Amino acid sequence: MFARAVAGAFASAFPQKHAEVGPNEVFSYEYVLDSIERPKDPRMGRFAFPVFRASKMLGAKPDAIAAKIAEIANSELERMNSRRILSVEPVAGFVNARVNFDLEAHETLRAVLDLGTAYGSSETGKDHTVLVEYCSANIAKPFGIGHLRTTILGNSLRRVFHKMGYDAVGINYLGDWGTQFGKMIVAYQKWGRGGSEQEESVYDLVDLYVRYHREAETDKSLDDQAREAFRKLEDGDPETHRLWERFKDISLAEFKRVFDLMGIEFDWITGEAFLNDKIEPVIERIRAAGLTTVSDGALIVDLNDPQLPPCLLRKADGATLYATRDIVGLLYRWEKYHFDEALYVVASAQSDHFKQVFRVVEMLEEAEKTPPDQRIAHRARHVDFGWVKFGDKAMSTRRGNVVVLEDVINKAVELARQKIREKNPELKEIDKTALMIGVGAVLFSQLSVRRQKDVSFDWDEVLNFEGETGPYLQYTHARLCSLIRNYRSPIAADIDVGLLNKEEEQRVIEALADFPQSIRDAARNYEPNHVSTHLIRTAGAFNKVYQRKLDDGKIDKIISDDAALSAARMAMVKAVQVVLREGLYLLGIEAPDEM
RNA sequence: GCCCCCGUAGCUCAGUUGGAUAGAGCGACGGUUUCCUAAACCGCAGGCCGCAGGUUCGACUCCUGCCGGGGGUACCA
Repeated sequence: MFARAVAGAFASAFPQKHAEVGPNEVFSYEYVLDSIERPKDPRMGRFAFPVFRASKMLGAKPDAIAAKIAEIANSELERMNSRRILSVEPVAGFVNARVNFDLEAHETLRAVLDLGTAYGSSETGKDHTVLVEYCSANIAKPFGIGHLRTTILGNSLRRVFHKMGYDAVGINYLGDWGTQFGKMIVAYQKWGRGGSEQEESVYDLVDLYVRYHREAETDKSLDDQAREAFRKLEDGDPETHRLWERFKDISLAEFKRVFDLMGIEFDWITGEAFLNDKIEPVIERIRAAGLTTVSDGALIVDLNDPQLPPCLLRKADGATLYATRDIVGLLYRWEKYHFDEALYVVASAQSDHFKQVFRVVEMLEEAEKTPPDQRIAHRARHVDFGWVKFGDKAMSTRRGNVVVLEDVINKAVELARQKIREKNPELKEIDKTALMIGVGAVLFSQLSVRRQKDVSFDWDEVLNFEGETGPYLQYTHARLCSLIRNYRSPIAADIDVGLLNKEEEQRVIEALADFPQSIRDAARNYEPNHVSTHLIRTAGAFNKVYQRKLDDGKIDKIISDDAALSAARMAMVKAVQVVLREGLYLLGIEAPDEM
């Protein structure tokens, strides 16, 4: 309506120019609507339209144009008898609109209270399938914090897409194949404790892995033996296959424990080995399409791109590679899901790898003249992220330089338990709550930073529960729940919103209204951090209301003798509680009712 | 060498289709609780947004070059 008024104002203020540029250009309703933004300082109004472009075109000063437009828009709005837009005023080259806050506030609160945790859900992705591959940890290694980011990011993205109506499929594509297993097998046969199978843990496997790499530095024959062992595994040799199964079982048990602890979910747990019998036909297809050549004994696809090395499908010894299996996997996933989008949440170190894989599929589609609606290369996307660094060096399993995720969580949970004992010793479910908080702290520490940045893993930071942290959000949520318990009356959206028109309350309502947008942003950029940031803003806005003081220095309480005021504030409290709970859910974090 | 990512307050980071005076948290300092959960809130201090050009009415944001850090660069994943 603001846009319409502004566009109308331009039309009547500058009729000649308007006629000249035509109805679809700079002065059109669509253009104006698209240009409208939100003032940085909320006191300047709810909407703002910058007039600089128009002023240039008209050859007049922005302030003069803004003043003129504002004047006409005001009378226009008066004529339209708008309830929503209260006034329009020119400010430094912008035309700003003030809106009827009560109306907006009432609509927002009603939406949150009516919809509950469905607030912010949408049907944008209806009938669309998005695959999200994440975690993809390697068998025979402990679950280190190296896999923390992919797991947490993917788990969150899966929920975000689901929230937006997509059919979101979480895939854990385990690294359960490859020459590394040749190494493991060699190490196990040389130094493993053959007998006590039951007692072996993933840590024993790691010791073997580390020892292998240490000894391989001096004993060059080891790598040859490893290649040979892997070849035997691929050929189906029973003994090596049995060892491989054992490594896999040990690892899966460990992974499952960690996933349960952290509340990580998958729709399909698979692995590279699953693709074994699907590889040959695909290689044959690529060969038949005329894309392959043999170079130094290896079967490759030349990508005709000076920026990218060729993609190896088969090594000189005949074994397949990671890229081969990812190509096969992508084709297989298409057959299985007919997805609209396939995301790979994998560290940015592998960006060339995914370029190669997607490029090969694209070339295959071109060569096979696949109909456009059947093409998938453009639907695949590498959702990359930076390193988790420890101290100043990156993690390396090979050097035995890892922080085991389970240790991190246990430490965080233990600290949470301590804090509970000290701050709220009467709490009933201490174990459960401590787990929520500890896990929340770890997850949020990863999700509050933009994907592509490297994050340094810092114990002090992960174990900090104050400031912009998961526990802060959880604490605020618990506080809201406590208010709801204390209020003891039904909460409804049917309130006098005029009682919520103080500045602090307005910030809260605005944050509530912006929640759906933060979810859209997270989906659009594959970036849960938009939700994290928004939740911090929401919780902060509420906490300011909560601790606001009256002139006499006393706290301006949410629940007071003033029934109407309390009812209005409690509607807001309930709405914030719902948004925090749902927002945390999208991040994969649980919200305790008490802590 | 070539390619990709990052560079914002002492530290960790927001600022994502270019908009008004660049914002938080941590840390430092000073306050707030006869308690609706202080894991909170308030105040104060802290900035050539890596550097230099360019595009634009307007650049932390886009383009080019350079500097610094990280990663990748065919038979690991």
